[in-house]
Amino acid sequence: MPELPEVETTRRGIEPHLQGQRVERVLVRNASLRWPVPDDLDARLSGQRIRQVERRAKYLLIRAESGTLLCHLGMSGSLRLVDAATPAEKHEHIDLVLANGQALRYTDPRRFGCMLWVVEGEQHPLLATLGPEPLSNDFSAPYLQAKAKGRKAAIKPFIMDNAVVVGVGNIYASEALFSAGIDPRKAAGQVSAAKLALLVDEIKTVLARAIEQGGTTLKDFVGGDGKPGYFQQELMVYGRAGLPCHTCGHELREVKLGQRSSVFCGACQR
DNA sequence: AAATATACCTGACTGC
DNA sequence: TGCAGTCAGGTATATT
Repeated sequence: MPELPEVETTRRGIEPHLQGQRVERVLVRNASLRWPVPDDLDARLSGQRIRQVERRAKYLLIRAESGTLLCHLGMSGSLRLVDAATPAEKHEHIDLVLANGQALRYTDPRRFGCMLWVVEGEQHPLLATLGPEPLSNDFSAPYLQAKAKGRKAAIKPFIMDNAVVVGVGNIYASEALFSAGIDPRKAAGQVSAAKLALLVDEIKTVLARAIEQGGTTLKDFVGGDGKPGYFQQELMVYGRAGLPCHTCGHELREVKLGQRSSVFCGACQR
């Protein structure tokens, strides 16, 4: 599932191929994503040049001349460049056909993603309430300490809350909490200031390392499968319930927090 | 206001 | 072999 590092890797992979290119047309084979793909998308975007590709949280913002294509990969989505003549397979729902004969192809088997149009100068409601970017200076120890104050929600769902900090999904939340030695069940307001500061560092570290690996081990965004090097990094707890902790050997436990499975070490995380 | 539950969807896996 | 059932998971939204 694309987490923030995969989205950033995708951004870096596709931007060089899109920048300055003119969109010839938009081919929508299946418009039923999380929200319907606007039926006037082709009319809105065709003929325009793509200026740049940005990222906000796990959203990709493909900036064109009169507006922005707002794209989310959901859990199973991916984007890659193909020759526009390449026949589309089952879950390849959308093509941004470029004037140079290539196409940016959107694939999403589970259709949890979205592809929306935002008119230039407007802000989409989806982006309005997002918290700070985890790798920015706005996401700091003082910020998280203030935000956590008095909060009774468990720390894991708390840091997965997009209003607190964006882009921290189940995998990286689990891994960062392990690295910081924090019990994922502990109320956010009860975690010490020192541990919250450590958590901020660990979130930044785990995400930055994953992006770095994405840049090296990565995938082929042109012609290839377009799948970033998902989860190349060694996972300490995620998906390892019942197995021994890599640090102390204690058997890793699994609990549900906010409907999400959470694996942790009862000895290392307190 | 905050916490919790629900819905969306389908591939992968489990058990019969 | 095949079928039915379960689960995962990001995030908006509804409900308590």
